[in-house]
Amino acid sequence: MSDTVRTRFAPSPTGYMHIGNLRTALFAYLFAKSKNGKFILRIEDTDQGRYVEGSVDVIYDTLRTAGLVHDEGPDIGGDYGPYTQSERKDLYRKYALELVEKGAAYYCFCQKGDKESESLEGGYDRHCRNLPQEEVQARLASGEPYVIRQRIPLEGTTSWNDLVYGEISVENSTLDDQVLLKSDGMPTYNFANVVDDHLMEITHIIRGSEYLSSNPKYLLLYQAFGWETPRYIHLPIINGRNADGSVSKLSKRHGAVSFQALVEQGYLPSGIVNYIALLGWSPKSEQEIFTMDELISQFSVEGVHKSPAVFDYQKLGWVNGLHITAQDPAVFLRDAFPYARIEGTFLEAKWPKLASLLQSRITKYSDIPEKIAFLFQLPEYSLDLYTHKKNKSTPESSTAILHKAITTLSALEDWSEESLLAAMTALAGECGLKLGPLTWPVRIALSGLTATPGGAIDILYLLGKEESLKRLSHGIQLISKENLVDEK
RNA sequence: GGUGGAUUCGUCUAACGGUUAGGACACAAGAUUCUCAAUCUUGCAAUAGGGGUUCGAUUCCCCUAUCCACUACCA
Repeated sequence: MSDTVRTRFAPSPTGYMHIGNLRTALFAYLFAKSKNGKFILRIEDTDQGRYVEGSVDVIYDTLRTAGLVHDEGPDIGGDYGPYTQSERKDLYRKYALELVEKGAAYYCFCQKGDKESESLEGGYDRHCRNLPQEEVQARLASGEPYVIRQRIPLEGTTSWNDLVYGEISVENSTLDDQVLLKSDGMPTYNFANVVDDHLMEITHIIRGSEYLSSNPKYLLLYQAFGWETPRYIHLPIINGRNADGSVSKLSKRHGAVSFQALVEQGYLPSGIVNYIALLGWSPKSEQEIFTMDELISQFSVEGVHKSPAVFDYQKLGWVNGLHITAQDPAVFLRDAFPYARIEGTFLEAKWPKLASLLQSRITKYSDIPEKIAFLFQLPEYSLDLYTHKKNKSTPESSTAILHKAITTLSALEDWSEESLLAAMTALAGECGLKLGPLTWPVRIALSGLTATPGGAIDILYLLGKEESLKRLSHGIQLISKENLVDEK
């Protein structure tokens, strides 16, 4: 076996890329790269029934977008190909037969689900384990369908030292005589995995902790073949939070759990990768925001946890928000634009300004429409908004300010940001006010919201002269109308 | 049921026998800002329970509880 660290990611083409899978891929990638090793992609498509058209492309797309570049794989080749299991079919048969010869596996003619004399505990009853040689030959010759099962030793224990979970040992007597080769001639995952990992000289098996229980069976296979066993790194699973507050394995009901769904919502691949790296691993420092290169240089198995983590959209949002803020403004301008849905509207020309206001205020691109909706249509709002203690604002004081603002702004020729700021600052001076108290009612009248991306000056600019004046007048009308009602 | 695993603030986590149990998200308060966001400051909040071992346990051992995984001719 070579000294180079070799890890693999071995997904099945069964649809979208689950976040849990991506995390496994990420850790396998980080481990390999942190050791200057190779990261291999292998497609495990031994189950014809579950194959989903196009999902291999989803895998390629996801890895590429996430920045997990594989060194060997079906699309780029390598010295250990083919990298798609269905293309290796004959190989598995050969190795299965080798095990039969060695007495570590046997033919089984029981039908699927045939459990007549089975023990109550479930699992296979080993009905065919000791069939006479002649009977086996005869039934094979007659063309009877069969599978090949692993002959698990009845006694002894199997143990290994997991790099994350430590020493684990299991009584062989609790293990099942699992199927290695299915009646359709395809290997089971359990078998193909072992054979391929050996042939591809994988040095470190990195996968989810759901495989912890079956690992002894894999170890027994390595032993039966006389192969050197790889090191094992099992990863804790990722849970999701249910509506009722309980926790269960991350699934669709927890929201978007596929990488592409998150990307479609406008989470940045770098943000997603950053966040999921923190699920089940922690760095030695207290750093939380990472680039891929930083993850590679700081990753180490000692930081991998045993206990499961809950996927938290809130923290993902925080991490992603920082990634968005850190983006090159030009990139943000380009990538966030489609999400804003302002093409062909009056705002399109003002997108650079709008984008600069939004970049530090959103958690994901899809937050944008909601944040700018008020620019298209003034929401109905309560007059209470004009009351603001700190700015000493009341509906009455607001009316006066709005009138002055209208007068000033109507006369303004140059509707640029600089000009608007100058005009409003001057007006504030005339009124003996600071800018804040002056702009509060203006902003309310313009937006109908307590919180907006950008201040009154920004909104005036974005809205344009005509619409701005309209909204300011509307504000005055609202206040006076309300006061009339009060007087009745 | 059997087997394996896990258990520190609500959440992500630090601590590898000795700390006032630290950081982050969220939440709250304050500073700042033309509002909000960003930023800074502060606050709130945890070792599942019970036994041991030890001068001393979050940390080591045992029991209990709870949760999870596996127990397919799925991967």
